[in-house]
Amino acid sequence: MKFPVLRRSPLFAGLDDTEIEGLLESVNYRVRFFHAGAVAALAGEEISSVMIVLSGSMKGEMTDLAGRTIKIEDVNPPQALASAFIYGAGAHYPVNVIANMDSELLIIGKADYLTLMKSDTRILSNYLTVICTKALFLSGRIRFLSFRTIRGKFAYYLSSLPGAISGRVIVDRTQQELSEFFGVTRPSLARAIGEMEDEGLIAVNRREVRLLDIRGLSRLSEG
Amino acid sequence: MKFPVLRRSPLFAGLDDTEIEGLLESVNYRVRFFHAGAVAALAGEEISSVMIVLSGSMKGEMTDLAGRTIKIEDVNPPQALASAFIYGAGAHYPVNVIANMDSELLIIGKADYLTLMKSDTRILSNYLTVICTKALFLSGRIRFLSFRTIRGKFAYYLSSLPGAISGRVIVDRTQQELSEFFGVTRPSLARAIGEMEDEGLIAVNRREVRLLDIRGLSRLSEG
DNA sequence: CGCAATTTGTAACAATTGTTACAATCTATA
DNA sequence: TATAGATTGTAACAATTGTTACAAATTGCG
Repeated sequence: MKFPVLRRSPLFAGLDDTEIEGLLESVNYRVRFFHAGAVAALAGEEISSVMIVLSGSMKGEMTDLAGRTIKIEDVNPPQALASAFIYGAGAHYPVNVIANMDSELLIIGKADYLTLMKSDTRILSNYLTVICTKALFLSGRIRFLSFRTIRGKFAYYLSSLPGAISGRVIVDRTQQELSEFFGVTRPSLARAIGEMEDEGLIAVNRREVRLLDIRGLSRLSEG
Repeated sequence: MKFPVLRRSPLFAGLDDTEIEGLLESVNYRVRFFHAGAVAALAGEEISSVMIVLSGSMKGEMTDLAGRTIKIEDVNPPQALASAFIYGAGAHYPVNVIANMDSELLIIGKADYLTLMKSDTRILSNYLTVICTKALFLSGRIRFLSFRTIRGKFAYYLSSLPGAISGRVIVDRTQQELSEFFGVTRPSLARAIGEMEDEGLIAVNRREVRLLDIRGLSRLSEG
């Protein structure tokens, strides 16, 4: 097997080495090596292929008008680059793609990848799962970012946890993680939680939260 | 042609009536009628099919713990319901789906729709385009919602407009629209713009904005 | 042109959040 | 069971945004 890492890729889930190899043989693909710091794609450039990180590590990076660079995210093996954008209307890379270290990318043209999806239902299904799951994630994040107040975000978060109907939930993240998820600072979140407790909306005991005033909570998460 | 509205559907773009009809014949599908107010799907229910609005109008609606309903969005012909979520991992409807008025839905099982995608590249390509474009849209919105300050959002927005490099851009939305896009109130946006002008970062003349201090603007959109 | 509707500018005050710093509490593990 | 590290609680002050209300400017249209 040339690329054992592909077995662990969500795009090739459920396929064994032989099948992966066989499928790859049926299309054009190439492997490109990028030295640390090398640019694999520029922001605005058309996305013409599926690129899967085989080894090393890549990053997405933006350049603003003043030339400052801002790192957006890392992409590590066996993830694909910009997977949810590839087939978008006039798809262009939203960021510069740069190698964090010496890295290898498996590159399959968009049309060739379409062929793969048509020839193997699992490949198709895997790709659909990847992008739909991504869309679900993005959509959920927007919901939280759209609430105006921290109390609104937290109230909605609580109501979305399993057990909310019974009035008793277990928060499954640290305040630090929650605050990052909400896009606010950690002390502000702690204060908001404290105030909600003072007002009798909830009762907090570390990770366990009892929902005392359902109507009050629902008023907070209005929009 | 049974469903002429499908020609205008993004999922069937590029296919003529005969082709659409032929493809539909090859799979199981059904048409269901919903009276105004009828529930087509409940939040949390598994998504088992692609549902395309043929006539009437549907809406997505949430119910919170206190039983209050919040309308999320309308879906009109020839759009599909929850199209970007259908094939997600353990896909469930994120909202209740309810008929705004008497409506007809074309319903194709997930597996059947997979068959359609495999049998016609255009169907596959159309669906990929729809969900990738949706992911792009969501991703772009998150970028704006993630900036902490209004000035940051506006600075980034300006830098993303065509002509930003030349230092002169035309804002293509009203302040009202922009403020909704940013998730802030209109007067707050106006104030932020006014302050940025006072500080010499930009010069505003109605829709035309000159970028005077690129470095200052880029500092604002740090994130 | 003239009028109505839309869009934008502005102000004062309230509410919310960020920032910074430090203390208290919990948790894993040596 | 100590002890370091992580997590949470809290406070004071600055900065930002929301709210509300009204005026000015612009635009579309008869």
